Amino acid sequence: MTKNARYILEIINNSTEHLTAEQIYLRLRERNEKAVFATVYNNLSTLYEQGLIRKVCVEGCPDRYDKTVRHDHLVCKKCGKLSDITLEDLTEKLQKQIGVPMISYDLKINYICTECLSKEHGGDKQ
Amino acid sequence: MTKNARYILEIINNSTEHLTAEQIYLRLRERNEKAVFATVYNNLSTLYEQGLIRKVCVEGCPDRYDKTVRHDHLVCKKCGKLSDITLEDLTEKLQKQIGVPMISYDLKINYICTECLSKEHGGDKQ
DNA sequence: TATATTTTTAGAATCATTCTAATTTTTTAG
DNA sequence: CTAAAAAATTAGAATGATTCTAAAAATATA
Repeated sequence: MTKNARYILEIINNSTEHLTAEQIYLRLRERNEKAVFATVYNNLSTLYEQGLIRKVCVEGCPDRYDKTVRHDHLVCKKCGKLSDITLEDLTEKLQKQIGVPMISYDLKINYICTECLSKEHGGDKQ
Repeated sequence: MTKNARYILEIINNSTEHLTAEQIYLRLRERNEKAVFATVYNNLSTLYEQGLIRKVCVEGCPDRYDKTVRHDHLVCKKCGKLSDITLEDLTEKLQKQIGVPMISYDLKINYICTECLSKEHGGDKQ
């Protein structure tokens, strides 16, 4: 693994957010690495193929990169805000239900975040 | 609901596939509708906001549109192939685990489809 | 040290999607 | 029915994330 790959992996693993390629690029630069966008994308692709990072796509937003430690996501339907939530691990239950061997699963819960809820306070007759 | 919106909704609801905007556009044209791309996108956005259709994003592929009848998805990690699978409805269980009211959930199971499996027959020392 | 392999770079290219402003269609009000 | 307002559609430009290309640099191998 190259230095860039390692740094990028560290940035993702040490972040509590869900970083976009651009954010990762910026953080890499903060570390005085003079990497370029294509390098970030190259390394993200490689890391992803190796199964070392996850990719989360929320519509309307650029792809976000995430650690692989098992957890699920809450997605605000209004603003796209993404939060982590760790629910019961369904791997075994799901594996029993589907025939073929599964690699992993992604569970996204759609909801309206508190900010968006308060914004529409009464607006939608509710 | 306009004629275009109705047709687009029909196309999605009558399809067993997961159509992209382009495929929908092509099918709309088969019906002798002379609609244009922007119209398809406009209507898809509206239908989506109204909760009449689902949107499925598989990385590397353009967004796909899907009926709202409850079901889950199998996603091949190799080729991106998307198939429907109807697993146990987790709504209640999940709702109990998360605090806030949830709207819906999306569950994607990652696996390797049979075609991709047979292609790599032994290639990956397995 | 020379050679091959991998990574990085800069910038162009791609492609899905959105935006803009004009035009057409549909709806509403008189 | 007719005029005015509202909504939908159009064509095409614009955007923006991501990928590609080909050259340069770095790293590994012989």
